[in-house]
Amino acid sequence: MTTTRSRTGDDSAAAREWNRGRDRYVPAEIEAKWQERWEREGVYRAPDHVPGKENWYALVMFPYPSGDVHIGHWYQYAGADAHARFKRMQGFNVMHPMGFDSFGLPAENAAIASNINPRQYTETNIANMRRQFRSMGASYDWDRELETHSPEYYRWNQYLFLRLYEAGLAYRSRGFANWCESCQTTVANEQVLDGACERCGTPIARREMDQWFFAISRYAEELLQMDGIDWPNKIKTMQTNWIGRSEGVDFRFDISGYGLPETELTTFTTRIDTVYGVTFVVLAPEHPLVQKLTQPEQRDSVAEYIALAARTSEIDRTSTEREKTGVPIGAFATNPLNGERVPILVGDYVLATYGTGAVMGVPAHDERDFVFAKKYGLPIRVVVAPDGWDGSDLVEAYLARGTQVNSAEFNGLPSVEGIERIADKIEADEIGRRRVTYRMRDWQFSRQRYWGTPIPIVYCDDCGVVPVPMNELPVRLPDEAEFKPTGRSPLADDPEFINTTCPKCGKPARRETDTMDTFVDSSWYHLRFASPHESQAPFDQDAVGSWLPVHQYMGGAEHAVMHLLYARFFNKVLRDLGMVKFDEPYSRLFNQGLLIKDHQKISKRSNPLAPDPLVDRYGADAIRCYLMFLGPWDQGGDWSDDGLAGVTRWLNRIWELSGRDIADLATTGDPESERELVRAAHKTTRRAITDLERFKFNTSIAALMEFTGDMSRAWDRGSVSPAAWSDAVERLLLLTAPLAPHIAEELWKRTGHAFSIHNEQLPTWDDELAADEVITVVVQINGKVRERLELPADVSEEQAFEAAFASDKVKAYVDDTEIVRRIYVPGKLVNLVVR
RNA sequence: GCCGAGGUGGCGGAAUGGUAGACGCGACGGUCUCAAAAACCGUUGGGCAUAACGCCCGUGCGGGUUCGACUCCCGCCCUCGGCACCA
Repeated sequence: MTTTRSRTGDDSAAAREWNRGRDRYVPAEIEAKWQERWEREGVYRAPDHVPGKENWYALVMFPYPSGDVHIGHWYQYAGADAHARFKRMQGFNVMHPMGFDSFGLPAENAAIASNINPRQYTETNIANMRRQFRSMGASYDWDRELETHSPEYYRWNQYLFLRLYEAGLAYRSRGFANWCESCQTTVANEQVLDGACERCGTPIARREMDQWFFAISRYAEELLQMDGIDWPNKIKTMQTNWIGRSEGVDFRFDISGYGLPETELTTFTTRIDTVYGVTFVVLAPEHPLVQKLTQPEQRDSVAEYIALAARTSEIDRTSTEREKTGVPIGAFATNPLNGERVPILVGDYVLATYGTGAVMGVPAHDERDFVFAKKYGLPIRVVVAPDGWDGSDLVEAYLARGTQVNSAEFNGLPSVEGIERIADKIEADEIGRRRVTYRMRDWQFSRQRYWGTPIPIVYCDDCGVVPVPMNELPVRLPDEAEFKPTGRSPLADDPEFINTTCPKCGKPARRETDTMDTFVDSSWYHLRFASPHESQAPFDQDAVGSWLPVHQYMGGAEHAVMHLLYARFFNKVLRDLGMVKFDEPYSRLFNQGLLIKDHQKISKRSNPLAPDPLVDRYGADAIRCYLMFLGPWDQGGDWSDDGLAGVTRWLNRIWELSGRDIADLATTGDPESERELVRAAHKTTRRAITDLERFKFNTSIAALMEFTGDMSRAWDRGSVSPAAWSDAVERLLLLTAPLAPHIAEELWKRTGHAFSIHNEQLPTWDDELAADEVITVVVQINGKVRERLELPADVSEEQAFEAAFASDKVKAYVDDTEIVRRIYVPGKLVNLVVR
């Protein structure tokens, strides 16, 4: 079973030397050479259409140009590249693009710290990283490279912003924003971790200011829908939790006695079954009714409480450990269901941004309300009774379902039914409505920094907020600016930038000085890669049609609720604007794990590991293979230099095996040994390909390592034909090519094949040729392995038992017993249950 | 607290109901060498036993299902990741 491959009949001096075993594997001598040739000949260039080939868009999350490609990048990008190469060799027209997510804070911080221009800083870093990516031997189509800081890119951020603005999906609003004192800018909710800045760890403060938002929450319901995409469940769950859908009821209390325009106070609850147990109402400190309802005697204490709450950091305020506090505002609300007047309090455990910012207090059935009521001496009334409740006081809130009590006409109903019946009554009486709320808030995307996309908005005294006309884009970022941590965008100190004329009325006006969150850039970059040089639109419809949605997206899980959610949101908006035809941007997603070193995170400062010296010493192929051999790609790994020896030895073995002179072999092999090698070749092909498809690089490499051992033994037996040997070598090289592209290319040439191995098809396998002729059948007695029998693969059940009973070992166990059961698993085992 | 992933030799890991420890590292022994390195060959979960065949134990812990469990079920413990006053 020999595959036919084109051969050049290369007979160069180098190849002859090597064939005599004098030429050793020196990675440095071959890697750069092939990298240059691949690029010169455009081996990885992906035209939009190739006749007879299906397109495959293999996308790996593009990096921020921090300056160096570190070994963690290698871990991510080598795996992604191996998979893209694998798909290419399966016959797909593969696009594997690379670019740089080049706006962002580090460049600007470098400018502040060392007085370097952010653009220079960024572009120097990009140049270095491009070089390092080349040294990795990745199969990028560099013709499609994009950099988000270039005006050719960010003008389309501005364009898309304007399209969202027109559609009412981008808006400006005043409110409390997450402020990072260290980064001197606001950040989105998704960028706050444990109350601290995701980037620098500084506690986040609340600051009231005008901010720009994208109305992502309008898509909450559709974003929950993830059935159509093949993503890790972990990411889907994280997104579902982040969106946080809950069903409940807006329930209105009567406050008509205060002579206000507002006669009602709306609360939100998911437990309307407990509504007869309300003994107080709590408002968030920011709730507008707080000021209006506070009575004169309470004015001072309420003002003091609110001031204190404002000073409390986000970390403290959201800590579940923290004591629940509040003060009465002196006003009362009437529960329209039972006419009870209950006190209204202000408490900072109620969040202004969730639900209605007002909560009905049911101490008997909510932990927080229980603690709160105990502390302030408020009544606790049970309305959902636990099974067998004797009417005594609760020692803690009862949260589970039960039977309605103290609930007027609903008494005796199971509370699950109570929820529905009470909601029905409330809707019928028009004192409330069922409603779905989401935890996710709108995406706050304006940043008070320089190194980002300027928001194309002009403020005019007469016309107000005026969008910059599309034909005036891009609003360019000025090259020079004063970089100081002032808490305002450096653009605000640049009169040339700020001062403009109103596009509507022509009078002097001021530009918006905030820039966009860099996650805007990455929300649609996958579309730009389809037509990166398009100058009339963000992307070309035809090109997008032929490449998108992304067939395989690869990257880290740290973006689960940021980039991956924003990109889905953008896609749905663009679809609704008629710009794309598909519902989801990324059809399949694979998350690689994190590479660590010595059980610690690899970091430039504390635990560095630079790839360049490793490449010099071991070669890119060895490092790629080692990283992929460490363990399953999705689980991450722990780097240690020791392990490199194994893959290095293996690559040397491939080199040496490929170089053996087939003239040393007899022209015909011994059928038995030959069959052995052919079987190994087909088995290996099957294993390696199946595992590569599923990103199981580690077991794929293990299979190939075993195969080199099989080949070596077959040769030593001296009984394989040149044809079988050459086929084995071809298979070995083709299957190794996605993993170790340089050595595979070099040996492909030296074994007389035409450039390039990376344009070849992977070998196929034949299950019949891969099948064993002799199998090991295990004999178990009462489930314990007692004997192993070598039997023909097509052994029948009857024959298997016969063979088992013929064994002396088995006899010894079976004699003087009664066989109560016989189990036969074809090709695997027999199990005798004896008594 | 809630959600998710995981726990297997000295180490990285393999096996998703059927021979536990593939493959690799390391270690030990050997070949080659004046020597060392490299390379190659062999051994390598623990215990007992041995002239040999073997036998017992073993996949975080405790139960269960099954002829048979690393794998499935129930209850815990631990590690890592995410979310967390969301009414």
